[in-house]
Parts: sequence; structure tokens; C-alpha cells
Amino acid sequence: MSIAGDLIRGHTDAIILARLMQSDSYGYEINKTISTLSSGQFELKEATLYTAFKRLEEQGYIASYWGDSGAGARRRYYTITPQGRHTCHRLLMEWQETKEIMDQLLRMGDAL
Amino acid sequence: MSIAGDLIRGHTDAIILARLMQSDSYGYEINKTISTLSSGQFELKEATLYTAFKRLEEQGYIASYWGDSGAGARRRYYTITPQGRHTCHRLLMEWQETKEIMDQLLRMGDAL
DNA sequence: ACGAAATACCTTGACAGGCGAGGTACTTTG
DNA sequence: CAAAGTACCTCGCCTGTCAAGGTATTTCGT
Repeated sequence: MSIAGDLIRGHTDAIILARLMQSDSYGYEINKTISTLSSGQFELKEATLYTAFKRLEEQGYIASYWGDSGAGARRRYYTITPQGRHTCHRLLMEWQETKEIMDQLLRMGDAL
Repeated sequence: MSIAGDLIRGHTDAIILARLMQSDSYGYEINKTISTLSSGQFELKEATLYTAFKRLEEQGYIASYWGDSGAGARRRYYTITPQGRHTCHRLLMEWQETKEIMDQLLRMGDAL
């Protein structure tokens, strides 16, 4: 992992919700996908991931069900709720804003 | 302030160092500058700002001196050290990376 | 057949950063 | 003369990350 988790802090929920916008999935797979999409440069720690799931479910942004996987360990699948979709859109917009503001604030640092 | 502090968390040091790359400055002014550069969309809370100064000084990235302001309250000026410049460059690069990774991770969320 | 590695889940407790709330002291302005 | 602005600082809470530890199953190499 080449970038620190603290740099992503505050965006984990967005990352997870964005994954679930694609399709239902379960913890282990979501983590692998994140790792793949970031070319192995970033991955959520398990503890972080599962705390996030708990938080998101409590807030009603995701719901879970046990998948009946005949083969392999049991999987808890997560699905995004309508509220979750709404929140995801909001978070995506916030990310765009954050990017612009950060670029604005850091731009000058390059000058010298 | 339109964006939450948690979204910036982990980047405060970079923001402050980037400011000090421009010129020596003091807390109050730095905060105003940040507010202005972000069109009022973001500002560091004072507590955050001063803990960051303390942290950065302890790490040797900045140094401070009291400015003799004949008029107005006393000001503690901060200046960036060579190590601080180095760190600033590193943090700027990390920000570029973070942006790319985040965009990669969030892109799919838009598809649906 | 056996042990290691992979799959898959979860919790606890420590730690760090952000920030609300509160405090000090001086100057300007109405 | 009081209020608002400038300018600094600290304490303690809250939240999110994560190292460490645990459980259970399956697959794979030897």
C-alpha cells in the first residue's frame, strides 16, 4: 500500500458505497476490488472495513444478508439502499469539491 | 464552510506547509488566506491550526519567531525549514496520487 | 493425509487528528 | 465605553483507523 489510510480518511464510506452501486458484494471481495482498482496502491484494513459496514448499516445506507455459498466460507452480502444511493451521489459531489479546494490550497506550494 | 473537516483530515499539514512555501506568516493570517483561497468554502478551526503548528515545529518542518508588530496583538511567525520544503514536496506528490486513486475508486459509482 | 495458505468473518483497545468550548490580551471602531 | 476584531493558546471529547487477536471453512502443495 503506497498511500496512507489517513489520506483517505473520511472517504471510506464513499468508496464502499461506490462499490455497492455496481453490485451487491461482500467484505472480502470489496477489499480485493479496491486493491485491484487502485493497482494495489491502497487497501482498507479489515478492521476499518467492518467498522464502516456497521456504521453504514446503522445509518441505513446499506443492508446485509447471508449468501448461501455452497463452497467456501459463509459470506455476508451487502446491498445499497435508496438512501445509500442518494448519499453516494452526495459524497461524489463532495469529493469533486474537495479536490478543487485542495488543488487551490496546494497549488501555490509548487511555485517556489 | 461547505466541506467537512474530515475530508481534509490528513492534509492539514500539507496545506499549512504550502502556505509557508510562499512566505513566512502567522496563524491568524494563514487561516484567512486559506479561507480566501477556498472562496470561504473551507477554513481550519483554530484548535486544529495551532495543534498542527505545534506538531510541525516538533517535527522540524517549521520554525517560529515572535514578530515585533508595533501595532496590534503580538504575532508568532512561522517559517518553513529545508526539511519542511522537502516534506511539502512529498505531500504534494502524495496528494496527486491520492486524487488519482480516489477517482479510480469512485468513478464506477457514477455509472449507475 | 497433513499442514499451510487462502477465504471469510468479527472484536477489542490504543492512538491520532479535528474541533467545540473556553481562556487571555490588546486594538480599533461605533 | 462597549463591542468587535486581531491574535494567541489549551483541555477534553469524539470519531475513524488499524494492529492484534480470534473463529471457521476450504483448497492446494507435497
